[in-house]
Order: sequence, then structure tokens, then C-alpha cells
Amino acid sequence: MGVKERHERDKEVLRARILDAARELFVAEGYRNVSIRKIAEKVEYSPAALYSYFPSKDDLFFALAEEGFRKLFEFTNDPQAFASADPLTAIREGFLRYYQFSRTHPEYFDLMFVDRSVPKISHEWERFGFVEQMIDEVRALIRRAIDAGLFPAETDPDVAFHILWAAVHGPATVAVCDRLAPDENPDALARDTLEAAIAGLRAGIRTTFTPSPCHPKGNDSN
Amino acid sequence: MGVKERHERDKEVLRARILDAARELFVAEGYRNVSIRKIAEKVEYSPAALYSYFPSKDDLFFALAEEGFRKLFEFTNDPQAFASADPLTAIREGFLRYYQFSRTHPEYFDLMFVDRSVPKISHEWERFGFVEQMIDEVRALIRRAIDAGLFPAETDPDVAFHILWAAVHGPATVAVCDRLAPDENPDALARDTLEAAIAGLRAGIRTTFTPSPCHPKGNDSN
DNA sequence: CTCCATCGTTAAACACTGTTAGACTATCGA
DNA sequence: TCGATAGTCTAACAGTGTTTAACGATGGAG
Repeated sequence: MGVKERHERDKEVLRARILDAARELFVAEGYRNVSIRKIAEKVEYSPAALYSYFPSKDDLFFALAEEGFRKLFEFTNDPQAFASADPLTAIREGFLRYYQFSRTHPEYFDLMFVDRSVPKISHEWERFGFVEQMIDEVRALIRRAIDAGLFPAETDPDVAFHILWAAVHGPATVAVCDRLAPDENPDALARDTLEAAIAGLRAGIRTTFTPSPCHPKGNDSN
Repeated sequence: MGVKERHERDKEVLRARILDAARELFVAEGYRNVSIRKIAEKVEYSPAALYSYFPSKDDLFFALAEEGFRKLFEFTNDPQAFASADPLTAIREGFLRYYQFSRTHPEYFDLMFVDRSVPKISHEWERFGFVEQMIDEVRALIRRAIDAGLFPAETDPDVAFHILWAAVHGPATVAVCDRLAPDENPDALARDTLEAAIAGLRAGIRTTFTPSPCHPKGNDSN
């Protein structure tokens, strides 16, 4: 009876080893330079063997992207900063951490947010439940800031979240994609753009982004 | 005497035909799905022949990226809107056009700003002189807004430009990279983020981005 | 204990990719 | 007319993701 279970455990172990090998290779050499054959060699199996663990290369890297979101969660989640400090400082800190993540783990960031050959991500947000949790925490933080009078009362937390996210995501992508001139500093740009977005929200703007319902995902409105 | 010139003209013609074929394929099927062989078949030459016109595939797509910047220039440059309207409207309009370009020509935008396998772009900004001209016009526009009292007097036009650019570049990349949930509207996000950045600049923020000298590119500080 | 089925693994192949070496040929200047 | 040169070709190299068919070990049933 326990035999099948042992086998399943073994499979799980090898699956993890494959993922480890893939991760090691891709953080070192970048996503594009990792081939199934290299991973196979690293785990000392034939290339074909990997296909009984991951249906395709994309699925393998999709798993790594999921790992990346977990990493991002840990990276940005500082309960201390979130709870104690004044909401605005916490918000600033949180979004700057998002940006800093893109600098510390550019390969993960690439996989999670820019690579176009891992397109399934946007259509499988439901699978990243903890991402929604993550966003919820930030929305709560923004709500606190509204309640404290730091943002206008009519501010929609979800809209504000997306604006602040976009404000740091811009500099993050130009940095990851290496599209800044050598003498331009992306870190400063991230700080400034975030600062401008925060100040803009505080000043109050008319927004057009669709406020999402309580559980924003799962609408069938296309 | 005229023979050599005729030959050079012929070469130029074929070079253009290759570029045409490459463009047609890549706007239709995306950069990653275009192979040298497919281009060669379309122009009815052997794959090897292309290599006497473009040293590598990257160089070919670098040429297309250059074309893209020219397209972007035309797309955003509306002298009428720039000159007549009030500076703030013109600025809004200009940056929204940048965003709209990313939606209308996602493949070009990908090549120009997100694809990591065309990395030479950031190190060859000098070659895109018209880009600098383009930016200069926007900086002049911002200066006009400052003079009109629409932005604080201490605003640095170059810093403001980069902030506004980042504000629309964020939504542009999430849209191009397809990282928004199906029910989230990138267009609205672009408008809102830009609006927030403009309002933030108007409110006045302390910035840290390095103001660039008169001709910002060409420093040897790195 | 034997037999069979099943499962994990494999080598080999398929259909691609970018790129290059070497042969061929047509054209041009002397 | 004779090289030289420039342009193009075929064929190959080294690599890619993926699939197919065969192999061997292992576990359960009779």
C-alpha cells in the first residue's frame, strides 16, 4: 500500500530537483539561455524525462514564476512597517520594495511581468491567491490613509493601488529591459514617479479606471 | 562608372525588400515567430543571402526598432496640438499618444522598449538623434507650462519628462506584456496614472532624479 | 513463483532555429 | 580574353523544444 505513496514522494522530490536546477540556471544565465537539455544534464536525466514532470518548458517556467510571486510576497511584506508607521510611509515603503524586487531579482521579474512567452499568467491570476491577498493588504493600507485624511475621501483604494503600482512598474520595466541611457538612474526615477503619483492622489484627480467589486477577479465581462 | 552605383542601388532595394518582409511577418506574427528562413522565403532568396545585408538577426530587428522610433515620432508629433493648445493639454495629449502607440503597434513597442534580446538599443541612443529631438520638444513644452505657472518654478523639465514618461510607460508595458486581469482596462489606467503624475508635479515634489546637462547623452561617467 | 501490466526512463528522431564554410557563377576592369 | 570580385547558393554545424517507440525494472494477480 505504501509503495505507491513512496513513488509519489520520489516523483515530488525529482520534480523539486528539476525546479531547483532550472532556477539555478536561469538566475545565473537568464531565462533565454536555459534549455531543457541543460536542466536535464544538471539533474542527470534525459531531456525526455522532464516531460513527465512538466508538460512543456513554459509550464516549468510558469512554476518558477509562481515561485517568484511568493518571493515578491516575502520581499514586500514587512508587517512591522505596514502596521506601525504612518500609512503614507508604509505605502511608499511597500511600493519601493516592489521596485527594489525588480532590481534584486530581475530574472524573476522578467518572468513574472515582462516575458511574453509566458502568457498564461494573466489568464491564471486566480491560481495566485496569495497575490490577491497581497493586494488586499495594500488596499487596506490605502483605506487607512483615506480614513486618516491623507488621501481624499472619494479615493477608490483599488484605483489608487493600480496607479501607484503602474508608477513603480514603469521604472522597474525600463530598468529590467535596460532601456535607460547609461547616465540615467532608474532608482531615482522610481522614487520620483512614485512621489508624483502619491502627491497627485493626495491632490485629488478624476479617475476612469473601473473600480473592481469586492473580489475583483472572476468577472465574465471580458 | 555608373555600374557600381546601379549595383549599390540594387543592394539598397533588396535590403529594403528584406526589411519589408521582416516587418510584415513580425507585425503579423510577433517578433519571436519570425525566422531568417521565413524572411528568406518571402523575398525568394536563400537564408544565407540575408547575411550580406544584415550581419545578424538582431541587427535586422535593430533596424526595425529604428523604424519604430521614427513611427513613434510621427505618431506623437502633432504640431497643431503642441503649439496652439494650452501646455498642459498638449502634454497630456502627447503622453497619451505615446501610450496609444504601444496599443496600436504592440510589436514595435515590444522591440523598442521591452524585448531583452535587442539590448544594443540602450547603448546606442546616440544613433537615434530624432529621439533626442522628440524629447527636446516635450521638454520645451514642459518649460512653457512652468513659465505659465502650471508647474512649480523649481520643476526640472528633464526630471518632469521622465516622470511623465514612466507614468504612461508602466501601463503600456503591462498592456503589451498582457499582465492585466481580463476585466482591467489598461487605457483607463494609463489616463489615471498620467493624471496623477501631472497633478503630483503641479502640487510640487522633492525629486532625486539627476537633472541632465544641456545635451544629456554622451557622458562618459560610466 | 511466474506472468503480465504498468510506469519511469531512454536513445533516437523530427522539425525547427541562427549562422557559417565552401563552392559556384555571373559580372566587371584590365 | 583573363583573372578578380561580389553575390548567391547548397550543405552543414550546433543548437533548440518536443515526440515516438522501445526497454527494463518493479509490483500485483493468479
